[in-house]
Amino acid sequence: MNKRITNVYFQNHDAVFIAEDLIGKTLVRQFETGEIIRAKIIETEAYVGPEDLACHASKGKTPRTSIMFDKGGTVYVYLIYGMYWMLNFVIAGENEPQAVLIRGVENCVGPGRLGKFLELDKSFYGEDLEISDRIWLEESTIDGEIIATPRIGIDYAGEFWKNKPWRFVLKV
DNA sequence: CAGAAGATCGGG
DNA sequence: CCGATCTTCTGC
Repeated sequence: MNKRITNVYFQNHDAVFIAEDLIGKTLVRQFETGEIIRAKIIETEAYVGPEDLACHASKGKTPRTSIMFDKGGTVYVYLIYGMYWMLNFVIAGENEPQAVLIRGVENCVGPGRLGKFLELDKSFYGEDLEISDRIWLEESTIDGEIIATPRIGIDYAGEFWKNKPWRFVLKV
């Protein structure tokens, strides 16, 4: 029970596979108070490397994106619109900068709201999902059909990348 | 160094 | 539809 997902899982697959596969798995957050929240993931998006113009890694390796160029299994967080911390997991191997954005869990839909719900901040940048005592993932399943749609809020990436069906949602 | 825009959200 | 709010990147 409560089997923790190890970094091999994140490193040995690509972001599109992981994004779909994470639907139904359990996101765990332990606060400093000791309180633990467990919620199943119901919405994700895949960002697939340097050539994907919607992926931050397409701008090259910068202080902000460097974690994506390391091996998968870590947390990539960044502040958007000056107020929302977006939760991503780094996928694939070294110099394969891919990531999965967690857009929603049961009882909390929307990436900005999720970051607030989980009380994320920049100290989570690079957090190791295999050993962290603050955030990790556990095996679980959920009933329902998974549907794929284009990703949200990436008009700047151009038609080709914008239309890729790399957003996965649990159909209720 | 100034300016613009962003993987969003909530209010009017 | 628009403002909040600030980091990051770009261009001069």
